[in-house]
Amino acid sequence: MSKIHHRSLYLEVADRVRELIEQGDLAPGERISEKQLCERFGVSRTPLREALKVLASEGLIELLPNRGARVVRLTLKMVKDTYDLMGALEGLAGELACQNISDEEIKVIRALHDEMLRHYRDRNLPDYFQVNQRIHEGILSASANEVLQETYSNLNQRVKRVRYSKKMTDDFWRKAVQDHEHMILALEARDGRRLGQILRDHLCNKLEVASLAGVIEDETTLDVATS
Amino acid sequence: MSKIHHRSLYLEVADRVRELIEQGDLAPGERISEKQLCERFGVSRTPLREALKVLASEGLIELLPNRGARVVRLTLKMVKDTYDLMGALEGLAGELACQNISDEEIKVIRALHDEMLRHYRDRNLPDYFQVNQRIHEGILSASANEVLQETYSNLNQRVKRVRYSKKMTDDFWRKAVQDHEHMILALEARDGRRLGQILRDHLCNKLEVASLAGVIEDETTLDVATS
DNA sequence: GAAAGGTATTATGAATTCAAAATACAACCA
DNA sequence: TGGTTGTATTTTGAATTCATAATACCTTTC
Repeated sequence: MSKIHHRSLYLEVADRVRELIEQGDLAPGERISEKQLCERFGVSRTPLREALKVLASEGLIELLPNRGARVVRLTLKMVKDTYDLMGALEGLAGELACQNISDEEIKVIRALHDEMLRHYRDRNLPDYFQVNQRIHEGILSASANEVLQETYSNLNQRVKRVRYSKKMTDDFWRKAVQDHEHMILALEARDGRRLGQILRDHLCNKLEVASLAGVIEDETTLDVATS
Repeated sequence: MSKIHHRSLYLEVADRVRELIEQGDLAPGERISEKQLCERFGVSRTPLREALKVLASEGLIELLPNRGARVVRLTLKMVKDTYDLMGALEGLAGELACQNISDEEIKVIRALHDEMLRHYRDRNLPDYFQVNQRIHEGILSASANEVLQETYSNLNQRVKRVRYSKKMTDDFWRKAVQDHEHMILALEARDGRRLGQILRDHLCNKLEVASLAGVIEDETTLDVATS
């Protein structure tokens, strides 16, 4: 029997705005009008503004005093920095996972891995991405470190738009799958150090795609926040 | 000529509440009364509540729907997890710092290091802590990764109460200074890998003190959030 | 005397209102 | 015509107000 818990309005609103940003309905750098969003969601300004404060502290939007909110524009450097961080976090997750993971959990991840390989052979990119993400989540989860998971999830949220961009060169894809091949082996051998190293490099590689995809603007293009 | 920028009230309030938590004026697990704080700061509930939302997303307090806010109680596991994370982040910072740091910056850190040694010899714990922190900040800063700095700073904030607790065994202190001796050498040699490893272990050690100090309660004591 | 139920009080959630800053626009002047 | 100043409008910042959920307390009943 699950508790009835009325989620606060501001949380609901924050989720919705997050979606809008993730989907690109709110473009980077775009000014966010409070009135407009209030009407869109059918709520008053109070919960909306509370939601905006939360999103700002998550790094998704920036609040300019007396001038409203705007979606953060990702610079190349910001994304690079974030990837470095996520690499370090995935590395730690891998090490911890090898210490804590059960045989059962390994089997689950192995199953996901094999499923991902099938999607790769079928050239089914959407499903590949989905399963791929679940593998990484599985490792994070096996680390049994909630603070780590939460932190990673926040960073991931920030760069999601870029990360799962549609472009994917065939060459990179092959390389990513190869990484995963090594990963599952290291995991099954419970070789934390090696798994950590692979995960670190794995994420770093992804940056290449991102920058190639041209989704990110160069850091020279704009640095709104530095005014 | 510096711009006149009127900081928003909610930011001011958030800072003040952060201080209260850090100083222990608001005890862990203590219920935060909105009215009380409003009167204390002389502001209305609106900016206060916005500040509370921010602090909640920073992980300092937790908001129970219709039941107000309370200061997060640190469990031993939470602190352990956070230390693991901070270790990974400091490690990354060390590696990046070795890539980016200028000779000038190294000299500054060396000077701080020597100053810290003097405080150690004088058994001046407060000043030791202060300079020690500035060294770590220097390395973080030399990493030239703002996302990393921001993330680290947030995690640090959460465990500050514990971390800079008054207790400090003589044995641990000696060991910490020894770590720093190795650190400065690795930094001057620009040996990123080694510096990273040292920083990681360095932080891990600190956990011993924290748990010894008995400031943290065991995870069995309470897990309020898991209701 | 203890437990259950109901009422009063208090605290929080959210909308509305008021104030102040920023923006848009028009009039005026060089 | 171009630029500047002043006014009107819009938008944000913060206080107040209203509604609702939670808590405390009192009464009633067994």
